[in-house]
Amino acid sequence: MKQKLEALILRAVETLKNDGVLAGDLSPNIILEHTRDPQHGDFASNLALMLAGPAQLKPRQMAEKIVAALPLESSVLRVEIAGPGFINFFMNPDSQYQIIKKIHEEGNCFGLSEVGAGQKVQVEFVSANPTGPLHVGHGRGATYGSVVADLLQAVGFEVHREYYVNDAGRQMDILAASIWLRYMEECGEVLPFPSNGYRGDYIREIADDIHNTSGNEYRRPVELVLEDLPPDEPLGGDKETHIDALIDRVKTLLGSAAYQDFFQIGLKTIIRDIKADLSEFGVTFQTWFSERMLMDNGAIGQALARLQESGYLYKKEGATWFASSRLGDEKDRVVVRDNGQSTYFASDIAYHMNKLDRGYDRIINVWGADHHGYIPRVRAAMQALGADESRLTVLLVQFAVLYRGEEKVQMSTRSGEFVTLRQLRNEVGKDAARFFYVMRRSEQHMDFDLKLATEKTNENPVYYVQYAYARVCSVLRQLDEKGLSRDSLLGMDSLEQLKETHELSLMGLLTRYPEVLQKAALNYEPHQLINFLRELATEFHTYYNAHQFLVEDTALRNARLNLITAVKQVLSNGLGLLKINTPEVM
RNA sequence: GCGCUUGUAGCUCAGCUGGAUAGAGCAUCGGCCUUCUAAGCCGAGGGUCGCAGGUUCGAGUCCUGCCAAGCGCGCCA
Repeated sequence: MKQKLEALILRAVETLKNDGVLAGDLSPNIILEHTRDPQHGDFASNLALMLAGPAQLKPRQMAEKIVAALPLESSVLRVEIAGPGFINFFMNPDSQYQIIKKIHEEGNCFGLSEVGAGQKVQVEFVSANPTGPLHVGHGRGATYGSVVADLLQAVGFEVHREYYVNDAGRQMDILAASIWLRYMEECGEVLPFPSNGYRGDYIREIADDIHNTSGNEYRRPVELVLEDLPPDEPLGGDKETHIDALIDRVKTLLGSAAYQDFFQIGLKTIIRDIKADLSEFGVTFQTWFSERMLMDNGAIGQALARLQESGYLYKKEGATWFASSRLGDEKDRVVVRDNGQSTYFASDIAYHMNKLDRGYDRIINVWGADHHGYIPRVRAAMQALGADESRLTVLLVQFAVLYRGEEKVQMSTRSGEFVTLRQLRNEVGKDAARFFYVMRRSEQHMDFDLKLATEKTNENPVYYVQYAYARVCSVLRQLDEKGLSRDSLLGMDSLEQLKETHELSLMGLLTRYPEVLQKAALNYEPHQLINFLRELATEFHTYYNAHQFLVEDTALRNARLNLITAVKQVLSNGLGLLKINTPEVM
């Protein structure tokens, strides 16, 4: 409908060019928008306001010329010039009715499109360190990333979802050491726990499992553990120095093989937990990409070699640096430390090279907003690798600040004082959690009030939308109870009976759904879909209160039933895309 | 100090990429259930769009400068 109008306007512009009213080289960007006010018709264009300047005419005169040049078309009822020079289009209601037929024909596919044209997109999201269960902060990135991926797929992109597992590096060593220390406690030993260690209960559970299967096999004398260790922070020392020394000690005492056992068991247990957690939350991945794999298969070396070839590496103070400042970064970055170990950034360069080599047209990283300072160096790396860095899009997700009523909830992974995603799901349910997480723009700081979300009151907007769906289902059940029949074909032939304002605006909304999907997908803005569904639910509830659907008049009844089942279909499609349930009874 | 993000009704947030009288939910107040589910609907009040300039037919939206909040500025990940 919209595209048809745009074509008409384009032809009018061509006509005016031929008539010499407009310069031939002018190629105006035709903006046609749905009106907010029905008095302004169904669509409005500001074209005359844009072209008045170049054509040296007053806006309203320009508008008159455009309207005069506009080809006649039966679906356009009339055209008006209004305000400073807007052109308002009033559509023939007959054309509106088509949307109901279209929705019934296309069913679950209504709204899907091919604007993505099969382009390959990789979306990397969550990628939380596997050092503990996901907390509510990760929940937002998980929901946002998965919905963005699903939206892109819905509009015709070929999407690959990926979780980057940071299974290398110091944090993992701290995890392994933490598990072993708890294991020692399981063996009956008493020893201090480092202030920097992971304190969560899940650490004890893992240690307990190991002790149950392996007994005291990994037990070592406490004196040897503590001998000559630099003091921890509470004792006036440095916590980082302390824990690094402790890790080295654990490695020595256990030996490399046994240490790896602890490391691997910890990693596998936590990954398994995260996977299950996300899966229950409706978030799945095609690939869990291991950072260690990049180290083991030489990918990091290859990436650094490519940077070397292009002349972006140099040595300084024993370390190897990447000259990222030559490509827009604030300063140069170390890729290989003076102790010979590559940095996390080096892994990430290799990871992005891997993504590029896999041939994605578009690479999307969903990151926590605290990582924004990291973006310029990754872009620099992509350029240095000879890639078009515009293929990379980084989407930042602000943290959700948790409240319980007025009280802010403090969180720290290491101290174990955090609300897990699983706890949140148990408290408020998957539907409400997902809905809340993507209800707001991702860059917007979000206050997540646990108390409010826990109370299952009608303040929870997800119920509002689900209730609209359940109401349609309820009407259909009533049909049987009242002994009335439904004749879908008769309804389709009687659509012109739908003349009420509520009915017309409801149809107008339904028409917009495919456009909303596209816009939400291409702008990476799931909240636009949420807003649309809320609006559709509102329109429906209003209609429900204003008119009876199950009326005696067979033609009208069936026409209305076709309309509200179309609403049901679109609610189902939208909520389905968000992986939110559509209960038939509430 | 530099950089990124944010600032819209009492609170939480939209605002369709520069359009017509800035919207919604919650909260407050007043109405609507013998009729398809009241987890609903109708109505009222509530605004210096952080502040000050600028760009143009037109600015919450764009540019500049301030103010405030959050985050980031490691040979951590």
